[in-house]
Amino acid sequence: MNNNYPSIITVDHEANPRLYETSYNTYIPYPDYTTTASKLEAFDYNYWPTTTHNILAIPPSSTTNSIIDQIQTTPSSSINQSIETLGSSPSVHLSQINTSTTISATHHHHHIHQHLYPTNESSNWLTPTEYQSPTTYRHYNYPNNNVCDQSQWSTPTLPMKYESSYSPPPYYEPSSHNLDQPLSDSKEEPSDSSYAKCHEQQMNWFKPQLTPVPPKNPTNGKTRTRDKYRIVYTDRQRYELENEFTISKYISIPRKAALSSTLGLSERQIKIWFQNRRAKERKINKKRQEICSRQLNNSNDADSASDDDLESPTYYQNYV
DNA sequence: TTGTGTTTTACGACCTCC
DNA sequence: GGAGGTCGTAAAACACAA
Repeated sequence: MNNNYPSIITVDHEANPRLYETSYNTYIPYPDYTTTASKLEAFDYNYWPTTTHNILAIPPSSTTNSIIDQIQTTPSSSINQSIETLGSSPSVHLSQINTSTTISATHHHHHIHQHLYPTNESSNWLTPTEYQSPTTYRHYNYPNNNVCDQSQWSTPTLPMKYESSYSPPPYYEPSSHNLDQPLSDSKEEPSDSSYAKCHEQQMNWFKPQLTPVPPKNPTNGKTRTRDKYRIVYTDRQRYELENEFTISKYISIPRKAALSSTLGLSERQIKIWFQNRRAKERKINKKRQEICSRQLNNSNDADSASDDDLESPTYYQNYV
């Protein structure tokens, strides 16, 4: 497990916890969170207003092993903090984290509906059993294992830099910056570490996008034409699409309509994005299988000198 | 800066399902 | 017949080494 670079952990009701692996640009299984002192900030992107969880883990070497969940609702002027000791544990496991955040999600259920379905048609709303908190986290280790200094919980001292194109905006960013600009316009190194600005960015990030996003090279949102081939989706559009993909590989008709309205993309664009995303998934899985089969072959070669073609990568791939 | 490889949008061809 | 699936591919956008 790699704790040395920023990562995103996603938990939803369909899949096991996954870590957004920046080096692979995809998700990988993430059953065990960490065994070192660390901080996990959970941003529930379907919330309005923002809710932040700071989940701390004390390393197994500590004599007072525990997991502490601090729930903080922004804006900070009316902070409603609750600190809950979830119990002793040698390490943090995502099942426990998921439990705590799901409770909070229930508290904000109405807001979730408003965000996902910008309509007064309550029949379109998700039921409590349908919504299972597709939550995204930011994670980094705590310096010097100093998890007892609560002043650090909501004021990160280690700015997160997201390297994935599906990432939320950087933590510290000039407040005048437009978060809906494409990725290439928003990768400057952060220079301002104001906590207030940090919160402002979070709040802006959650606001529904009501107008179509201008691409880096203005194309009036045209699709393939003779002069303009394609547009580049914004960070937020890609992030929301990616988040939806973690919930389900196939987009439903109501969700497609809702996303179309929220993101300012046509339903056709969303449909094709999912098709392309599934193709990407298949490509990644194929690569993994090839790697696995290669490793299997190597181990078999070590055991026997047989060169039976049934053990070739192609055979393995076809029959796994 | 430039060349090159990869990823991201978008589409056509063809298929299945209702 | 229409909608949406996969597969293959074009071309823009991007990443990165030299």
